[in-house]
Amino acid sequence: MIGVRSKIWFAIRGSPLIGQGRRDLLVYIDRFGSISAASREMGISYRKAWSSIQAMEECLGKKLIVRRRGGRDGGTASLTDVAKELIAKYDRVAGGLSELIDHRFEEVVKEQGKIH
Amino acid sequence: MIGVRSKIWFAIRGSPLIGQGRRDLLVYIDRFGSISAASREMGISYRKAWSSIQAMEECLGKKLIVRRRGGRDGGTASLTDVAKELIAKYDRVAGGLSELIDHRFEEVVKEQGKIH
DNA sequence: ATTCGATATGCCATATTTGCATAACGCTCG
DNA sequence: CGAGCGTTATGCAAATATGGCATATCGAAT
Repeated sequence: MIGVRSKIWFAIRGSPLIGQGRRDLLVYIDRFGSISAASREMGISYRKAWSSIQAMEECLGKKLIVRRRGGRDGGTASLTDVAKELIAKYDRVAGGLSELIDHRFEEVVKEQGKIH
Repeated sequence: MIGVRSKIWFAIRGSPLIGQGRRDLLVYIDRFGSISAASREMGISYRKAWSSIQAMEECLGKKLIVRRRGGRDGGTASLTDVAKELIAKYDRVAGGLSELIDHRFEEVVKEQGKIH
């Protein structure tokens, strides 16, 4: 019934730079080649995806996405090297933490007590 | 410049039960003997403290605080055994995680790259 | 009965998030 | 060279979450 959840994110001067959701968005953009395809696949609105990218780039002060408007497909988007580095570093810090926390939680919650 | 932050909390059916802030609130209530004294010491409004307690008790379906209105001091508040158990379990799951994450972050961020 | 400081709660202002609608863009193809 | 297409880009309003102010309520001590 009771469970544990966690979040981990990078921040600059207190403002959030990237967490799991934004990290996933970048990966989806890399995979599907456009912001709109990525948002469709993730089940979020294009508006939300675009706002997230805007916030990340403004926070970091560097371009994360190369945008191209026009063309037969209407446009495309791809990741800069900075974005790829950011994903890699986030993954190395956050990787496996959720499993570690779940494991700790199971150890604690299986004990006797009034909470189950 | 860039830093890492994290949160960990218990949840029931998706709704948050307790995180660091609410855990601290319970500890302060235990220490100072009233909700209002606890909120003063924490620098939050009584309204916010009360709402947090309300949300926790409704989420868990058990009383966490014993409230007493009236008396020379106007009233008092103390923790139930359930609340004490909840604090202890939260601390054992969350304890030291922030340091672990900080350590991982330092390892990753000291490397070469475009992000500093 | 009065007093006191705490608990309890309604109400509203503000901030944040979310979704809708639409403009702007530019490559491609006829 | 103009029309068409699907994307990027953005204003705006609705919905939701957050937080503070004001005030009612309570009950033991005196």
